[in-house]
Amino acid sequence: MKVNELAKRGGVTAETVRHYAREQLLAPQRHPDNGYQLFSDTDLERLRFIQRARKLGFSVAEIRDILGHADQGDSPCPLVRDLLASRLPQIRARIAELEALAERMEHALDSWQHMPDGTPDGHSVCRLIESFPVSTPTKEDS
Amino acid sequence: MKVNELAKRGGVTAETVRHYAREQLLAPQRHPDNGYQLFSDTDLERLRFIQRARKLGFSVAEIRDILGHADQGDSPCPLVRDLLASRLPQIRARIAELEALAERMEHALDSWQHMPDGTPDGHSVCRLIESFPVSTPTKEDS
DNA sequence: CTTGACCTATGGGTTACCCATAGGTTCTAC
DNA sequence: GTAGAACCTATGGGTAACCCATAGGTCAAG
Repeated sequence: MKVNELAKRGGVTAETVRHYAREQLLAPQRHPDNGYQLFSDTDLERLRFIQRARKLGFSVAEIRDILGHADQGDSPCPLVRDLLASRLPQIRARIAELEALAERMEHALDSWQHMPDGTPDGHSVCRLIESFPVSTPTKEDS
Repeated sequence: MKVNELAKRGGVTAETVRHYAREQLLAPQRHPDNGYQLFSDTDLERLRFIQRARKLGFSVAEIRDILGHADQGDSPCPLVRDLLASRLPQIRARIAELEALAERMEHALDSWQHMPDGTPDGHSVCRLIESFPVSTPTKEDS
């Protein structure tokens, strides 16, 4: 099957399929006459595997690695366990970061309720934003 | 002052200062002899403003806009309120996404406790990953 | 035999920087 | 006065996972 058919069957865009092929996650045959990429049912399984892995947070490069192991007959499972276990705390940290950001934003919107819009005066651009600390507040600040 | 001094006083890297200058957030004078960028105390205030705004989640492009308004004597505050108010739900959505990811990851690690590492067999790459659904599970799936 | 849908490769865009390179400048010490 | 360190410049490439535009070749149907 050609790019578009694989893409449709896998539920992704044709560009994504081409991207995976460029990134060596898929290795289609080439039609000898016209150079079209030709995918097999195995490639469809591979694509579905890639989607699952992406959903679990693996990067394209990691998936290339995982598939590479498997292609050589090695079990990629230990690698998969390790990758996932080390990625999880990073995700948790990212969530905490975004949570802190969201709270700063909410705090800002909230306290701005009672502040007027000002006109910039050469020293102040927007007191709304300037009313916030540059760095993380310490105990002394509150 | 030159790039490095502004960077140190603002607590960022020299590259970041150059980046902001390239992106028109800062408009330093140029030393007529050597072309060095020369920053004023006002630029330092501007840099501190940028940092606060970044901490509130504004993009560099948005800050350029905000500063542009202020430079023309217009109050950027309404823009600032709007941007923040519309960004917040996006951040919340992103958090929810990451939270769902973290839960998938935890669920995976958990259920993998009791699964052996397999050897790839041409149809299966890694049953660990393949034990997960491609798309969001529906009520029927559970 | 044309039209429209498909295919190809290439290169640029996204975000907020970081880094390497090559070359010019300034400062400090000897 | 000059060597070397430390600074400055501009340029271009890298990051992640694609998306999109372009130009041109291919194919199936009417």
